[in-house]
Amino acid sequence: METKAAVIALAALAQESRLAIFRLLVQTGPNGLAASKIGEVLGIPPSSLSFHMKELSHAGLVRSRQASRYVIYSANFEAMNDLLTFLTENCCEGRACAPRPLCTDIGEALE
Amino acid sequence: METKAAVIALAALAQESRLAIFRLLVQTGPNGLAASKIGEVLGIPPSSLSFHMKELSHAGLVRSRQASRYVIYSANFEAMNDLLTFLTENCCEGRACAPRPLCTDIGEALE
DNA sequence: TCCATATTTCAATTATTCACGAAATATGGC
DNA sequence: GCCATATTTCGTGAATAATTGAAATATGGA
Repeated sequence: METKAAVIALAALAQESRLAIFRLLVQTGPNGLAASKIGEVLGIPPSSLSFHMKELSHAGLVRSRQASRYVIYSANFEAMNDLLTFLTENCCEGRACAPRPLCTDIGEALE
Repeated sequence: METKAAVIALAALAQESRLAIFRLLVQTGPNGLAASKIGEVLGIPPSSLSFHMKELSHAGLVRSRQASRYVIYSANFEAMNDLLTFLTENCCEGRACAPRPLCTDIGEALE
C-alpha cells in the first residue's frame, strides 16, 4: 500500500458517521447490509449516507453490489488489513513485535 | 476506546506529513526522535512540523519529552494498538477472525 | 404503464484544515 | 549576559469537507 492510498483511507474513516458505518460493516461481515438498512440503523439521511458511502467506496474500504432495488455494502477486509499493516510496518525496527495476523474471514462471502 | 477518540486519531493520521511522521516514529521505536531530526528527515519546515506534532500529540498518538534543548517525540504504541483494535472489534460477528496480537515493544523504552 | 421504494445528484451554506514566513519564546554553552 | 540553536505562536490566504432538502434517476411489482 502506498502513502496516498493510506491517507485517503484514513480520511474516509476520520469522520464520525463513516467510522460508524465502517465498523457496522466490519461487524456485519462479508454479507453486508443494504444502504437503506445502514441509514436506518445509524440514523443518517439518504443524501448524507450516499455522500459518505461514496467516500468509503472511493477509499476502497467498502464494496457494493446491486441486489434488486438495493445496494448492498460490505467492508473490504483486504483493504482494512492492508491499512493496518501499513501503519505498523517495520514497527520498532523489527524488534520484539509479533507479526499481526489478519482477518481471515475474507472469501467466505456467503451471500 | 471511544468513537470520538478514534475519529481524532484517524484525522491526525489522515494527512500526508503526519502519516509520514507517525510511521517514522513507529519504525524508530520507543527511543523516539528529536523534532528537528524529524523535520530534517522529512523535509518539513519548523512551523509546519510544530503544527503537525501538536495534532499528533493531541490525538494521543505520540508522546514527547524534553531532553536538553530538544523535544523528543516517540510513537504511543498503546494508542496505536487501541486504534487498530477499535477498527477490527467484533469483526465478522466473531467468526473465524484470529485475535490480533499487539506491538509488544511497549515499555522497553531504553533511552 | 404507473406507482412505490431505493439511491444518487445538485446546490448552497457553513466550517474546518493546511501551509509557512516572520516573530516570539526557550535552552544551553561560553 | 550573549549567542546560536530548537521550538512554538501568530497571521493570512487557499483549499477541502460536511450537511441536507429538493429534484432527478433507477428498479421491481401490480
